Amino acid sequence: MTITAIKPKRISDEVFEQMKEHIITGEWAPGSKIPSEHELVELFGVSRVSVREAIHRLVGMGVLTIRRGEGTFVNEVLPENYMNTLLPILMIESASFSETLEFRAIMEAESARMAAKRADEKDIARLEKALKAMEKKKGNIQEFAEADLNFHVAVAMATHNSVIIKVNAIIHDMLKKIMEEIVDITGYEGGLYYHGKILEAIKNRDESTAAKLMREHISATVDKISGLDELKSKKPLA
Amino acid sequence: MTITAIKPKRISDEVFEQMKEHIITGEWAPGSKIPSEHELVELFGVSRVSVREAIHRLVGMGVLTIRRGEGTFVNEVLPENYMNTLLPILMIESASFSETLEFRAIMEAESARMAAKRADEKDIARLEKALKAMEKKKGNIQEFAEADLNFHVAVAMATHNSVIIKVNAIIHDMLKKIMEEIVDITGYEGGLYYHGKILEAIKNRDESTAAKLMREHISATVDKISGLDELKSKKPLA
DNA sequence: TATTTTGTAGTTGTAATACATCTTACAATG
DNA sequence: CATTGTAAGATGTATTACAACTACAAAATA
Repeated sequence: MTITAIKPKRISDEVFEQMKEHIITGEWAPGSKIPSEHELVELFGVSRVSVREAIHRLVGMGVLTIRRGEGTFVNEVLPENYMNTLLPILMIESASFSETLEFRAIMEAESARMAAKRADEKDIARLEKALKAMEKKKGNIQEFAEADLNFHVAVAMATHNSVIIKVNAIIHDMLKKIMEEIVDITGYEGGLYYHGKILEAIKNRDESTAAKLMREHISATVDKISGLDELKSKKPLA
Repeated sequence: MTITAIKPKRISDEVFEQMKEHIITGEWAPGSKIPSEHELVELFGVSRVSVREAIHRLVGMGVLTIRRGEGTFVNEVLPENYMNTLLPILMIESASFSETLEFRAIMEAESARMAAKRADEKDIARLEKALKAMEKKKGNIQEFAEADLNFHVAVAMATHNSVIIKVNAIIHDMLKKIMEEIVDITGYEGGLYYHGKILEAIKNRDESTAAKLMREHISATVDKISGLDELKSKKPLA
């Protein structure tokens, strides 16, 4: 007889696969609530631990959302969900920080262009609020850095394109950690100046100016922090 | 005193965020082994359940791989690693593609611009080869569609920016499924015409023309297949 | 009756403990 | 020197218990 390799099977893998099938086939439809953990334990005949691990893998994939006290739900399949696959790449491929910033410059410049085209009253109001928040937070590096990112988030939202919003969020997730250092180096005025001008361009529906300013803004930032690749904190956990 | 809202926090979320930071910052490098679950329990001061749930979310995202008996490792960013997180993409059948295509238009146009700036002899050669391959495959929808995508991949490579290259790869993975339908609708000549002109612009280092042509190219495609959202099979995967 | 408050059942979140199973490394054995 | 056995360390699974949150119904109140 022939010998075939035995692959160790994890129960949670089996649960994961079966749950995936149920979602793919539509038996568990988008937006619907899946059986409770207790019910799944009964159905699969396994422990709650195994069920929960499978669920959390699906959460990581953007397929399920857990609402504590309510239940676990199948996500509507939106473009921004599959953009989750970008995260691993941008997260791990810290290949070079400068490449990520270059990518960001493109995204943000074109986001500004699109925002100038599509922003409605609500978007404008959000942008103005974000800008005012920055002015108010001048002097506090941490809060200013957060407000700065919020302005960029508001620009992304004004595009009304959920893929762009998601990609922006991923980029900002990565920048959050070092944004304070950036503010520390670049100061407050540069960001405030550009943000003000960009908002003005968006209000005026001046697409090319908005894009141009945003590109300048990012480039100026990149220039000032060009040595930041080594700056990124390498501190160990704990 | 004032009362401020308390937002419920999940410990596993906090663990997840911190682990993510460690990977983003490169403290846990690709390919390396992260601390054992027991060690993480000690470091975070939480239960093993919370640690494992955070880990499984990262597994679902394609960031970590668990090897039983050995430990848990940060994934190298290889195509095969993020490919298996594509479940959400496979489920997108029923979702709208328009936002994704809009995102693609931006990415590709700016990629073309950057390619015109940075392409070296090798890149040019790769582009020419891809273009010739398209001409040769004229008549065979399937092979032509593949060759078409290869040209765009070659443009991305000419940017010499690994983030852009990988983001392009993701977009193309998604498009592969419907690329044949696109070719079927749009025919061979349009793509060949634009690709030829784009290559010419890249050779001439004419950045703005390269970007403009690529944007036109994608827009033209989008226009022709504007009805494709309903065209895509609504059937579940499986 | 209409409204507010409270209680309760159901659900997910966390913890602690125990043991099973797998991988690796290394010592013991022949 | 090759093989086998063993121990250490890692993840996998199960069990039990309770905490925290949500939604909804029941009760109290106006």
